[in-house]
Amino acid sequence: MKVSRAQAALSRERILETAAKLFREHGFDGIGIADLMKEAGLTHGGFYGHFSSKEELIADASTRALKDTFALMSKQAERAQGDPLAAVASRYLSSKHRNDPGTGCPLAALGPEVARQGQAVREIVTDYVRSAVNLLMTLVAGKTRAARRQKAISTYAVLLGALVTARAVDDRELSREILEAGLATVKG
Amino acid sequence: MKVSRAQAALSRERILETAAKLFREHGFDGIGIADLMKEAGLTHGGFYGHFSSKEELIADASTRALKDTFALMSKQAERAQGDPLAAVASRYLSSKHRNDPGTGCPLAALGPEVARQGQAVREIVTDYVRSAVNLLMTLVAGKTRAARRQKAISTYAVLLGALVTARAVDDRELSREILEAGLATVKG
DNA sequence: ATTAGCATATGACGAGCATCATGTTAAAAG
DNA sequence: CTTTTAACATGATGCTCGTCATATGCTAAT
Repeated sequence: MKVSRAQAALSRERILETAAKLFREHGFDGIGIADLMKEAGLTHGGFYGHFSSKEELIADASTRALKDTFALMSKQAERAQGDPLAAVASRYLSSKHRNDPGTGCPLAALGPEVARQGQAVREIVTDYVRSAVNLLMTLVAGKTRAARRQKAISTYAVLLGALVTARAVDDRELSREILEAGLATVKG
Repeated sequence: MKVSRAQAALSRERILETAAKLFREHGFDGIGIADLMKEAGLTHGGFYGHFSSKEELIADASTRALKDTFALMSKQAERAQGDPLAAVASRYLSSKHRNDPGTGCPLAALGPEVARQGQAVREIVTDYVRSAVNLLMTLVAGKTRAARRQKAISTYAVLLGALVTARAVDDRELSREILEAGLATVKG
């Protein structure tokens, strides 16, 4: 059955959002088109009316997830009262973020898998990393531009590394300690 | 055909080493039993004489990879002339390590995927993280034990985060810059 | 009101997956 | 020397995967 143009656009949107969530939760290889479409409320056959391949979906869903994450970080920095870096970092290293990879930072959920993807996805991620570093440059202290840039990069690395480790570890207390240590270091 | 006990033990060893490499290169889901066994010089059917399931292989291969990585880090710290922390970090954040995930840090190659694995794998990884933190505690500066522990954790986070990001990014220059910034932060 | 177009559903395709049953053969045990 | 055992090969199992051909029936344009 055909649906209205508006409905079709909504379907595409729902597929994208579902994919952005499920890829982060299960990995690119961990979720199939059929399950994904079912979760979006459609049947698997309809997928190829919206995307030409899974690879294309991966690229589009990654773009979506990365943009959302960056927008959220920007908003948190803007609206922060007090230290904006501390505000961003304490959200990033919160137990909420750790427990909910599906709506969180795509690099923390998919980083190593991105490195195995095609050029399209990696370029999108590269742009995101650049943006994130530029954002962090406006938040960190440092006399020279070069000093701030280096600090921005290492700040991002601490955030990412601490979150990935906190998620991998099986011990609640150790996980909490990792998040806390990362946060303390960033706040410096 | 049957082979000698020694040969069989060698076969198991070869399967383990091949798996430890291929999992890090392609992810747990990215490589199948058949391809793995072919790479190890055997046929897929023989696999279940050595391991009861792929999950068991994942656990054993992860143990192997983590132990090897930790042993290498320890040795580098011991044999370093000058600052042992700098020695370990510059190996970890080298372009060689970045370009060769198959023999490098398992957490950097598989971190988010570990978080989705069963208890067995996650416990093994937890032990490794503890060991790595303990090792780094002996290398970092800090007055109190607590201060050194926090520094050890955040140092590990910087190393991991920088390596993951450097691998994900599609731009040689940016990738190099990320490794360098991480290294400068750890040394500094 | 009629028709053309297209967003979906249904179902099938071949490929690849983990797993297992069976056969073969040589090492180990007696 | 005979028998047992077990490592590996071969091939098949049932399942899931990405992809696509076709059918359906509503929407949008005429």
